[in-house]
Amino acid sequence: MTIRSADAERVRNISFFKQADDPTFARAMTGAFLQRFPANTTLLMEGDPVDFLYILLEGAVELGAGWKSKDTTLAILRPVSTFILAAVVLESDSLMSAVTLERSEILMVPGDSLRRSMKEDATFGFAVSEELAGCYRGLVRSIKNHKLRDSTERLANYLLTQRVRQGEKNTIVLPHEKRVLAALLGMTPENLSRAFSKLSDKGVSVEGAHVRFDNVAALERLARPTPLIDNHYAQDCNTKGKAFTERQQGLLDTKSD
Amino acid sequence: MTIRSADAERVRNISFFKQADDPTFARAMTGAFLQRFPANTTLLMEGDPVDFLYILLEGAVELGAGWKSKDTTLAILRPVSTFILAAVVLESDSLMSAVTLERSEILMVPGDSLRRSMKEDATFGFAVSEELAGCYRGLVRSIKNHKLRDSTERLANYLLTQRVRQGEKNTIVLPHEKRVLAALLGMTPENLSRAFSKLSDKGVSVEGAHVRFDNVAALERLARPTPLIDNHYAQDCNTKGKAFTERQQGLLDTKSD
DNA sequence: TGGTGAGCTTGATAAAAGTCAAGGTAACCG
DNA sequence: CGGTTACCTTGACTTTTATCAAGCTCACCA
Repeated sequence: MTIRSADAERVRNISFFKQADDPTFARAMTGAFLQRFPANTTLLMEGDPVDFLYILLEGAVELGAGWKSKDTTLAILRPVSTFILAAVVLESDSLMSAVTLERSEILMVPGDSLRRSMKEDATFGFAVSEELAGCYRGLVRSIKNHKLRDSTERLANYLLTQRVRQGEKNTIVLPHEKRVLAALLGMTPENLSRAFSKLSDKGVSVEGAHVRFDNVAALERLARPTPLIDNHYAQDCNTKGKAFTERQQGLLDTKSD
Repeated sequence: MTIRSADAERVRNISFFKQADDPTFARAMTGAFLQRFPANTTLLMEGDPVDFLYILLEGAVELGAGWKSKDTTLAILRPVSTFILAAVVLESDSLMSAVTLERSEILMVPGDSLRRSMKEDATFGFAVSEELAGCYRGLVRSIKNHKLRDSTERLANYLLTQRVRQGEKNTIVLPHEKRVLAALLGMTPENLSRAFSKLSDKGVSVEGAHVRFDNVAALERLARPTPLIDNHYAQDCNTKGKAFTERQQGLLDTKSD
C-alpha cells in the first residue's frame, strides 16, 4: 500500500475512523492508494459511477453541479475531508462533480473495502452513520442559510464564523479567493463586492484578503448567528459526554457527501 | 406495546427495517408507542432535543425552519416516512420544526432503542447508513433544484414527476393545497399562480387540483428533467442486483432527516 | 519598464421573486 | 339562504439578485 504513515495517522483522526479498531481500520483501507492531482483537474463528473471514497489530504476541492448551461458550487473542501461518502454507501452515481482548485493529494479508498468493514463491524458502521448524519445536518444548515437569509446576511454570518474559528481577533484572513467565496456563499462576485460595502456600516473593512472588524456588536445585530444554522466550531464537539463530529458543511463550508 | 400488527407490518416495510431480522426489529422497537395528533400540532420545535425517531403512518407533516421572523418549508411528508433520523443518530437537537398539516398517526420509537440496535447488529446499522445516505442525496437534489432552476422550471419538473408517479396519464391531481405546494417548491402562492399561467404555453391547464397536459413534449423541453436532480420513482430501486431505497425528498418531496 | 492578464470593483440595466392590495370563487355554517 | 371565511388569482410595485460593460489594481514577465 502506498500510504505514508504520516498520512495514515491523519486519516485515522477523521471522526469515523477514529472509532474503528486497528483490524477494522486496516480492512477498510484495503486497496487504498494515494494520488496527486494538479489544479483544475476533474476528479469526478455528475453521473459518474463512484468506486472510491475520496479523502482529501492536501489542497482544495470544489464540489459542484450543473444544469442547462448553469453551474453552481455546492461546497469547497479543505483537508482533511472525505467526499462522496453517500454515493459510496449506496453504490450509486455521483450527484456532483469534483474538481481540484489547487494541487491536491487525495487518498482513494475502494468502496468495497469500506462497505465490507461497515457490515462486519457494527461499531465502525455506527461511526459512519454518525458521519452521514452530520453531513445531512450540514446540508440542512446550508438550505436554511440560503432560504432564510439574503446575500449580505450570509456574508455577515460567514465573517463571524471565520472570526470565531480564527480566534476571535478583530481581523481575519479570507481563506479563499473572493470569487470562490462568492460561489460558496451562493452569489456572484459582483454581489459579494456590494455585500462587503453594505457591511462597511457595521465596521467591516476589507483590504485584499484581510478583513477588519471595528464594530462586532453591530455586525452581530445584522447577522444574528444561531447554532441552528451556523456551526462555528468545525471540530469535534461533545454531547452527553460522548465525542462525535458534526461538521459544518455544504454551502456553508468544508466537507461533503 | 401499543402497536397494531397492521402498523407493525407497515413499519417493517420501511427500507431500513426490512433488512433487519426479527430480534433486531423487536429490539429497535422497544418502548415504541403510537400517538395520534390533530392538525396543526407542533410536534417539535427547532432546537428541541430529540428523544424519538418519528414514523408517520397516517396524515401529513411539514418540516420547517425560521430565522428573524422569516419561515420556510423544508419538506412535506406523507406516510410512510420517518423523520429526524439524523438527529436521533447523533443524539442532538432538531434543526427543524415539525408540524402536522392534518390529523396524523405517528409511531414514536425511542432513540436509545434504535441506536442500540444499530450498534449490536451491523446489518441493521448498514441499512440505516443507506437510509441516511439516501436522505443526504435527497437534500443534494433539493439544493440543485433550487440553485439551478427558476420557479417555473421547478414547477414544470414537479408536474412531470407527479405525472410519472400517477401513471403517465395526461391529467394528474395535485396532492397538496396550492399554498402548500408553493411552500414546497420554494415560492409564494402568488408566484405559483404566475408560474402555472406561464406553463399554459406548454399545454398545461389547471382547474382546482386537476392539471391537464396537452403537450408533454413542450413541457419536457422547458423542464429538462434529469435523474441527477429529479427522482421520478420514490419507491425502491435496484442497483447492481441489490435492492435499496433512495427516496426523493427534502424540498422536492416526501421523507426527511 | 511597459505590457499583459487575472481578479476585483463599480455602475447601469434587466430579470426574478417577494410584497401589498384588491377581488373572485366556493365551501361551510348559522 | 345569506354571510363568513379560506383559498386562489391578478395587478402594481419593491426588493433582491444577476448580467453586462467598463475600469482599476497589481503581480508577473518578456
